[in-house]
Amino acid sequence: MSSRERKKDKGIPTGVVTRLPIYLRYLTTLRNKGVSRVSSAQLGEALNFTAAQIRSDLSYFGSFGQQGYGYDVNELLHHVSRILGLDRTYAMVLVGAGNLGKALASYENFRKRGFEIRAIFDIDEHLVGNYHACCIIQHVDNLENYLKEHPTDIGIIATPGDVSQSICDIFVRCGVRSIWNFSPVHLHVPEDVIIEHMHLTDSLLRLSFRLNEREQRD
Amino acid sequence: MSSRERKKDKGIPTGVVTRLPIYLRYLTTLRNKGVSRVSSAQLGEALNFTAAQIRSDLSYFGSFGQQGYGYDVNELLHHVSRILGLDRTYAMVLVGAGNLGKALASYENFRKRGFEIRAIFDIDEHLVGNYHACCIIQHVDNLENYLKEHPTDIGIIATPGDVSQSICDIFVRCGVRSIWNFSPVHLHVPEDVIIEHMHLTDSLLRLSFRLNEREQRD
DNA sequence: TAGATTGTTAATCGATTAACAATC
DNA sequence: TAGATTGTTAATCGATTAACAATC
Repeated sequence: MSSRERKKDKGIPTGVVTRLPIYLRYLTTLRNKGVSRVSSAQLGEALNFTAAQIRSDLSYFGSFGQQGYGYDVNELLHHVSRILGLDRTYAMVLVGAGNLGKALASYENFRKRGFEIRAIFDIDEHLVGNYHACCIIQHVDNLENYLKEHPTDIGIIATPGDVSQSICDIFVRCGVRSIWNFSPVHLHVPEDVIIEHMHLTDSLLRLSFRLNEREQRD
Repeated sequence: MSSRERKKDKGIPTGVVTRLPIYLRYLTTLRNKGVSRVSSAQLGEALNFTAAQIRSDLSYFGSFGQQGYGYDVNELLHHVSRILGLDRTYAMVLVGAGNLGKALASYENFRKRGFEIRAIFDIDEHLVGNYHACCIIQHVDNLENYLKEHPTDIGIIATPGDVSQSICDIFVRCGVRSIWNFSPVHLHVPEDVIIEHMHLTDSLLRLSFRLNEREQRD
């Protein structure tokens, strides 16, 4: 059993998973600039990580570099893309067609990467029936029936907080294995369901904490 | 020098800052339910942390509990609010009035907490002059002049990635000490400027990573 | 070949947890 | 008082970094 396999068995640490998309983004800009080669030292310099950390992160997944040379940008980009699951498409369903939901539905970058919003639901009769981005907005009462007929990878919740848990429960009951939550609520899901929270307020509070922390020190 | 002071000198660890807003949210729901008392064990149970971690986190800021009793919900809520900087208001300026920018501007919860969007800027002539939420959308050419006259705590960037660094530079040059970035770009700021990234794509990629990781194991 | 840089091991650092004296 | 639970210390765990043999 290799050291990589042993590492992998314990699951990939959160820190590593957090950094992978950062590597992906920077490698993409390098490729777009026409840079073909990069070392862990250069990556670290640009992203404010140590070179050792970058090599250690990548070593969870394989050996993508070459001694004395570094990494081929295109090749590493390809590997990181694959590791992040960008070699397939994802069926997504959005619930909540308010400002935020609409923003998400119209964001072209998701679709380009293979994340396809296939249906949008809302409870507001004024919105139901309207086209937005890809699809006609349906009444949320149809959500359960829709999910039974259309296998869905990711459920997006962009509703007010008071209904988000009940929407989440519908997703889980209908076999959706991952939830992307934008509502300002801590949602409860079974252990085998993956959940990613985009808590805008939490982010803003971290900002205001650091702002005041600094001012107190000055 | 107390142990708390020694801890504080090194700056509050990221993990602690990440958990404070989570405590705040849960304490708020407890208060709204009329619960007046809570122990670290109960908090941990509800939020999936150990009781020791919660006590340790809080101890960075003071002693808010009572042996044999636990914490008074209202009192602790008050302390955590203050720690996070919710006892003052913040002047914010938003650049980018696309779907996402509009969503942010219309989100009432920010204003309620004291985070006030005072001005909105965009480059699109069709948007300039329109009212949205609080204010008339101004042309981004006026941003620098506006900032010179109106002290601003937080700059919000909800522009496409190709212009976000230049907007960020304007904010920094005009003395804005913290940036809330929604553009899909890693922005560079001086060391004394605080930046919080809301990278939607990164979050989605973490989700798809975990989704595939699990499927490979099954 | 000589220089550069990888992947990995061992050392270090920091964060989490268990344990417990203090005390309400 | 007896029971409960804090704040903190010491022990553990895990993540980061420094160092280096391997090798392109």
